[in-house]
Amino acid sequence: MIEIYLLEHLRAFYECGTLSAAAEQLHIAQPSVSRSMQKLEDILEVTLFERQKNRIILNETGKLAAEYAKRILDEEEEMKAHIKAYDRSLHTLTIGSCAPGPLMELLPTATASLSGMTLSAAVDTEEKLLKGLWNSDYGMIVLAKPLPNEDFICKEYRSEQLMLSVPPFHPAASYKEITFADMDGQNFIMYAHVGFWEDVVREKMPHGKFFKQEELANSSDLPSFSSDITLRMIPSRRNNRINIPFSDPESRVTYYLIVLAKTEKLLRPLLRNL
Amino acid sequence: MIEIYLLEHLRAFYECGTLSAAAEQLHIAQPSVSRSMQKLEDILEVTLFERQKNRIILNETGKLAAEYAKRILDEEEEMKAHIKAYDRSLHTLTIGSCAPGPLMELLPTATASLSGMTLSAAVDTEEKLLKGLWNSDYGMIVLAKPLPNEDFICKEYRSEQLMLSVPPFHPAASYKEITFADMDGQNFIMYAHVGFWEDVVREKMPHGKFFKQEELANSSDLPSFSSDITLRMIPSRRNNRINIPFSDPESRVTYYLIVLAKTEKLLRPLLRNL
DNA sequence: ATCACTTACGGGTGACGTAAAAATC
DNA sequence: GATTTTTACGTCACCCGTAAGTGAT
Repeated sequence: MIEIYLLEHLRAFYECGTLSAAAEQLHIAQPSVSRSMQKLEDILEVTLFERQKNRIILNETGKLAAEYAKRILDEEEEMKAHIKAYDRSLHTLTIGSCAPGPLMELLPTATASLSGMTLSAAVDTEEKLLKGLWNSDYGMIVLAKPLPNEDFICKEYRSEQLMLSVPPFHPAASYKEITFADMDGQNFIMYAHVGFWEDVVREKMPHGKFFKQEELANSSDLPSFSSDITLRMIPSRRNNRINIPFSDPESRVTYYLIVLAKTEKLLRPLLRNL
Repeated sequence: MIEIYLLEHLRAFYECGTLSAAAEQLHIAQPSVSRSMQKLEDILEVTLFERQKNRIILNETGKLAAEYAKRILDEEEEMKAHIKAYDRSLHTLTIGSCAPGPLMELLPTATASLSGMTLSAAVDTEEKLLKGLWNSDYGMIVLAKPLPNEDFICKEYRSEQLMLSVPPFHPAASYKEITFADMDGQNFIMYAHVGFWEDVVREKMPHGKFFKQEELANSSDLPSFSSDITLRMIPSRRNNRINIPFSDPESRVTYYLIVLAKTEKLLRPLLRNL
């Protein structure tokens, strides 16, 4: 059998043109490459090189052999990459959600329930979430509505109440509740990755101006948004802020966890623990 | 890198199901296979097996790896086979001819002119000869007519005169020449591999009966065929036989050597020596 | 007891490095 | 003199085999 190292040496020589250059590329001594080339000819019982006194070049057969070497080595690389990727996919659950809130509560629970698994989470659009669930980019998705379909397992998770977050001196700070209409036309700070909430507030407050910021922080006196979930999971967000629930029905949603029926077995420990 | 022997061990285990059986198939001791499987997991940094106390089975990742192993090993086999075949083809000239006569004279010359090359010869139909010349099944062909085409090099070789071969007591033995019409309707022994000559005699003597024999020998008192070439190359065919040339124009042909223009360089030493 | 796998230890093949020689530029 | 290839020789890695141990049937 032709061992892999021989193919590597041949490929290196093919790419470099001289044994010395090949040896350098391979980080080995040059006589090793010389021997390997001889050994290849020995094994194949074929002349692969035209040898002059101090020069050695691949003949046609040698070039063919080098092309094969490349192909086989590439295939071996592919093998390693694919196997690692596949193994990783078996040990990774990627959860996609239409909003960050449910992920905040889901991830700690999931980490505990699926010991040994790597968790990965992302906020995405409903369309991409569904597509990703089908093509296994996502192992579980979180939508703001149920999905009655026998291909899925759909389990009600929990609800989220959108709130307005204002500094204490803001005119609305004393309200017990507030409507989108009350705030329409004003300026807001909005966390960049709020998922579908962005659609909701833009639709209900079409005259509002929304300034996006990457970090989730109270860095401005402008009103911003929070929710019962974010306040529970990140208590610091209450600091120096008054959080007033919206009263519009669109400000409260119920989330549903959705997994493919065929992967339900794998995720049962998680679904049971919620 | 994953050396080939590891892939072989994995494939054997995949095919056999147990380490012991794999070891037997590989003609090595069983602990070696055990170590190889561990080493594969080491290299890939992936779990390939589910291990019970005295049982080891491939998991999903392991099966994927085994499939890759098979593919790579198959490809390596293919590499070896193709390279040897290609090398062989570079050192082999296969000459196809429409009749055996020209090969008799050509082969000795060719052997001398193309030292180091292996010669191979075959009698074939014109159609297959031309196809074979294109697809490199033949490196050179011999036809009974020129082939004026710029893709080919066509060189007149020599002529062959068909003769009737009869025992001394045959009625025709005293003729100085003879026609196909004279002999039509009689029985003949015909060597099986005469190429286009069979078509000629069958067409010119439609009422003749031709008995084929595999060996080129005078084993019967029936008339048979010979030619100036066969008599020159195989003098023993004169023994106890009278050879009478046919006078019909179809009984004399001129042969042409034809090679692809692009391979002419390789065959120049041969073409020059004729 | 037999079978299957793993671990431990020793041996031999062979891949690599160093050194040196031959040949070319 | 610098570069390139080949040959020679010593070393060390590592693949394999043997032997022993554990657990299951």
